[in-house]
Amino acid sequence: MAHPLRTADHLRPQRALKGTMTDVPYRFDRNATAAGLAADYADLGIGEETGVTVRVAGRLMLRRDQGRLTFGTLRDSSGAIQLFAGVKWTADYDSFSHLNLGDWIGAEGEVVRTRTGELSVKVTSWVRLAEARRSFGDKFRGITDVDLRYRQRYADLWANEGSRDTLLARSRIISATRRWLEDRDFVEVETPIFHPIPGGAAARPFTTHHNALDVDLYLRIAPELYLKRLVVGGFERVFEIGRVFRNEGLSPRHNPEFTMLELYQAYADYGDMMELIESLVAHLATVMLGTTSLVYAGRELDLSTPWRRASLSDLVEEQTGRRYTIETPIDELRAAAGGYGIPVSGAWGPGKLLLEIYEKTTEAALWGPVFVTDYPKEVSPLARDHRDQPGMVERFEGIVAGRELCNAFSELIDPDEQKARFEDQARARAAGDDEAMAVDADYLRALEYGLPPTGGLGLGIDRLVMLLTGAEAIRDVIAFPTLRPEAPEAPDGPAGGPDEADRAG
RNA sequence: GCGCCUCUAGCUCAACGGCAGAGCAACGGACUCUUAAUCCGCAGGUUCUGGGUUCGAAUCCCAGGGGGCGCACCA
Repeated sequence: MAHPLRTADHLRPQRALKGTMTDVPYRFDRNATAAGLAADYADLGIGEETGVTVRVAGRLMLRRDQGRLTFGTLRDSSGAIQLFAGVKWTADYDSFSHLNLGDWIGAEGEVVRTRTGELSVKVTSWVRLAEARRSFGDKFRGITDVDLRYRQRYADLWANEGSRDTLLARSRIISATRRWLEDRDFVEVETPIFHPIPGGAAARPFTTHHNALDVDLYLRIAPELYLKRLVVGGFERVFEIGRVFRNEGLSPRHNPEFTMLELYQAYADYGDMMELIESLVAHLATVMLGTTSLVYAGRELDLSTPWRRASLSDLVEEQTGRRYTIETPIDELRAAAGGYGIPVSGAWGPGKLLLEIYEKTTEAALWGPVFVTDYPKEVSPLARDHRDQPGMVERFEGIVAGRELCNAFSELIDPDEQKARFEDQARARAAGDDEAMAVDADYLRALEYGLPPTGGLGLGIDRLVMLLTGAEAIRDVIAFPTLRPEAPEAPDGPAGGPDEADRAG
């Protein structure tokens, strides 16, 4: 954005229309949409008229003035339809032929197909529903300035059709996810966004304050601990699709607020979670793309089930040719991590070292889909001990297109063990790890009432949408991504006009 | 936080040390079947900001600001 200061002097002058169609109505009775007309009259022959009068509404995106004829392209949320106006049959023709691109209009007329074959509404009467006092950028090339696209999404959505398609796809993906889970007896719930104790993930939280209670609260970094409380309360299958907040950096793959699906299933373990999530993702790909084979970032990706399962240590060995486990002598792990350029902390145990080595050498090289299984207990304070491997837990991450798509485990249900894990985290926190978890005494109390064996899973909805829409930036799948606020001395809105007196108050 | 790149008219872009331009939009006009209509005309600028070098800076240098990408952090 070249000019943070955008004055109003480039606004179009308000244009008073001549004739009788000048009052802006409070409502408009539309009875047809662009897509509906295209479907209903697909067989209408060239030059034919239907005798059917319809009322359409939308934004005028293109205008082709021929003198005594004017063609307009009207876009509504379903698609585009041509408006066909003529001096002989259109009321206030002169004003119609001078409408600005971007104006919202409602029009009434007969459905016809022009002599050149374009399905059209032959406008007899029309009304301007709103004036566009700003233009929508280059009508052919749209808006390409990424900052402008994200800041003024309302303009981007008209200037770049792909933006709208992506957000529509997001809606369909979330809707299909809900339906799929509900069909399997999952119950959707809502849990608090204000948390007195941030928990459920390793991340720095945002802090806020409640005045009446005079307490600091945290915006949730994950809904996990509340959802498991609901399982304790008898909800055997629950899920939540909601916003979580992490006070971390921004990147093409990170937004400080993002949408997470978390679900918990009683009587299930992490193996069940693998089957569930690979089925769900394959289903969504089929719904959205008609296939489980897709191309992302120029590379083929096959989401058909079953996905590969491989242990973290095995994958590191595949990638590096060296085998590391939590049994590897710690000096050897430290040396190896240092050799990969990892700034090793003396406080790290073998589990943390192993995880760091995996993330540095292997994770980004995995294209997937693959379930990376069996993580060190040291780095997984909420996952249950592995039934066969001491020091490990039953946890997996689903890696797709080189990124973590989901994280799941057989949930830790033993309150004593959970208490010990929390205390380990608290020690790490005291030692300076500001992403370590805090002790949540109420959560321990809930576990003391009894959490049944439970499988749990968290999945990043934004990344899933990226995958299924081909978006390579998380900002493309979020309508209003987090941006640095515009300079406060640069009002650029309805109140930002040159007439300062209007703002006195 | 660090590194690299970038910022010119409302939008999309030229000019790259020598008169700041084009297309679209807007504004005025011509045109009875257009499809990014076409054509004629008019208007539009603190070249992100502030310094510096130079006879001369949009262009080169320094500092600051916005944005992008990478690293780090993370999902």
